[in-house]
Amino acid sequence: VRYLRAQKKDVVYVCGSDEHGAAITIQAMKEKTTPREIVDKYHAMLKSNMADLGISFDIYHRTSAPIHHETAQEFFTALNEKGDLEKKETEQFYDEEAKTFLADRYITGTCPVCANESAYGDQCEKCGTSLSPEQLINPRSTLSGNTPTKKSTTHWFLPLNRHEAFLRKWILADHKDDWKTNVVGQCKGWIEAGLLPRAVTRDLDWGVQLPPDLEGGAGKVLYVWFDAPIGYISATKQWALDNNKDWKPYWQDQDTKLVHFIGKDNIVFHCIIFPVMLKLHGNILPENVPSNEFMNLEGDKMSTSRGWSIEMDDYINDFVKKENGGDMMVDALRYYLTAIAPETKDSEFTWKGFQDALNSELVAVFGNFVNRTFVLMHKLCKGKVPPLHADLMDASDKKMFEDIASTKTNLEKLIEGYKFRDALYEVIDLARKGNRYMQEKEPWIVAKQTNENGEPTADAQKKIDNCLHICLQLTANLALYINPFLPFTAKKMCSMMKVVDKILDWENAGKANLLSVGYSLRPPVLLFRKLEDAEITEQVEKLKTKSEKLKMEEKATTENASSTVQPVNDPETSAAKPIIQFEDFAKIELKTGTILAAEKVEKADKLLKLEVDLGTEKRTIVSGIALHFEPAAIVGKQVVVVTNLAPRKMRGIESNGMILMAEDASGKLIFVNPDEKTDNGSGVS
RNA sequence: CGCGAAGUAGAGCAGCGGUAGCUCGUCGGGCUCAUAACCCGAAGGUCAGAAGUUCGAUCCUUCUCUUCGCAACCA
Repeated sequence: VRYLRAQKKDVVYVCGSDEHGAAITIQAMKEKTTPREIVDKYHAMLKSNMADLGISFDIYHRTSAPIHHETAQEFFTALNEKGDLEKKETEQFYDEEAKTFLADRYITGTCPVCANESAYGDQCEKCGTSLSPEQLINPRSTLSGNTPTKKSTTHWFLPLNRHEAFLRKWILADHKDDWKTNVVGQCKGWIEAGLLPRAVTRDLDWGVQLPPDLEGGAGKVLYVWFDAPIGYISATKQWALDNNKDWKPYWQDQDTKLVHFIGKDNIVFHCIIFPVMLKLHGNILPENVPSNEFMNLEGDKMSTSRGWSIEMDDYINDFVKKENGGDMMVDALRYYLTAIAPETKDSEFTWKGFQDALNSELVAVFGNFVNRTFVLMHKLCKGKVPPLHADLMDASDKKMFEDIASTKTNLEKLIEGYKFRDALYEVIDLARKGNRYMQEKEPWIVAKQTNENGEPTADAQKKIDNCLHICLQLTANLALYINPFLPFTAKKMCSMMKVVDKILDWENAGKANLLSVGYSLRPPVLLFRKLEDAEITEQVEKLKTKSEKLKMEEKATTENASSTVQPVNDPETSAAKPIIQFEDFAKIELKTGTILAAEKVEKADKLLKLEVDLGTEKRTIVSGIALHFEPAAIVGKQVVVVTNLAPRKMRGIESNGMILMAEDASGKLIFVNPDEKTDNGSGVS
């Protein structure tokens, strides 16, 4: 965007908070507050953090804004009135107490396949079978613990199946070559699999209400995936209002280019669903969706809930707002994140990597070049831009000018091809060439050819002039080239050169006369500082402590919740089962046994085939614990086995019994076994 | 077990039919204006594994393994 702005292109950079996700209502319940308060808090924080990090959105909007609700409703109405939506009645599970329809995930019950009692309505985690809520034995709502009832409800659907031909042509033919392979590949998979109508509405109260005059629309909201992308349009509208512009051309003119920058988990929404919506509504389609892969952190996936993340706020407080920080630390982060952006595959953020990139590329190559140029210029050219003596120019001088000019076209090609990582490298490489050039010219040596006054001879001075003239013109170009990536650095360089920001306009790129001869420049300030070892070890420690602490808290709260007599309502502990009589318990035969052998079951992620010694007999038991234990590690373990459970075939192997396991809040499984070793086959009661 | 992407030197990545390359890091030497750049040299790779196509494969085909994402109304 900064590159386009430097080219004086008419560009609007829009982003916003999606505030209607299901996670928000759940978070609100947890924090015992309203969804409104949650979104207000996070929106304000995100907005200011991104501004601090130099992300120059023209508007950072939010989907809870009235203008968005109007826009989304209008969008829905337009499609509905044209007959582009289908209205269908379906039966869904309903929780009478919580007065809400239940998503499959919010229903648990006994798995019909493996008898696991806490299978979800969409899948049994234990045996991996895909389920529908109807198949569950004894379904329960995780919200109230009650048995859900069936209730019919009407919803509007977006019939994606009607648009298969369009998507096939638009993506698989027209954009086969200019979109990234992972994007086209994923879309292809979706289209080949057959597209289905997708529900557009939900029975909830948090979200964009359906248009008030719509029959049957009461108590329903637009499904988030439908309303959220429309947020791009409403954000544009708001921006237009604020700036006295017309929003329409940006979404309707055929020569407008719409580009979505997203992560790989969002491809289907931005390449299939939203484009269908846009087409139906008469809007332009995205020109490209350069989706990135994922960035991991210090060897593990990022996860806010697990505390394995670096929050913008923390980075800002720990580095930017420190005395030795400031904008330079913003650019340092921007540099590293661009340099390791997961453009073609997943990448990894490490603090050590950050330190290396900053210290040996930004400081040592880029910052150092600018600094030595300025220092020498002040030392050998009296602080003024020296003249260029054309008659003395040699091949390497000319080559330097050529490199400055060719960087421009290289950058254009790379940036316009969304190869930001390579583009940034190109800029650093130009600085590297500058270092090499200066080394070759060694003006500090040339300056030693002095006359009787101890000053450099006229000839020597001319050589020095040429070298530093070129280095200074290069510095000006570096400011221009680095500007799209590191805007604060570019600004600082402008101030050192005593030039206005206008010099950063792209039309100036590659020019050899950005600084005029005789112009006096300021003394240098360091563009970046090095990151010390102590700082990064501190951050790594901080990360570890944070995730440990969260783990402990999680544990503590669930332990609390289960020790206090918690009736229902808490989805985590809703497993409160009805009271049973002793006779019921006596039906279960439990015995101790020792695992003799364990092996993975073919073609099943979660199953282990176990050979268990029960004293009088040996049995084969198939258990869904493969994700938690290595087969070799559990051989010899003593366990408690339900021995009179009806045999069941799993993946073709008959299982005769069930191993007892405890499961903690995080889903970790722990063996239940006797405190001391006992004889195999001992009864348990 | 369905679909998509990826697996190349210690790290991060390029290459995608013809002697395996870049940046950083490591080791040795030179030079010094500078936040130690630059130059010279070295170590380090059965290009995930197996089979096939080919005169020749990191690159094409098939299979296997590993990782990530999607799918199961989480968007």
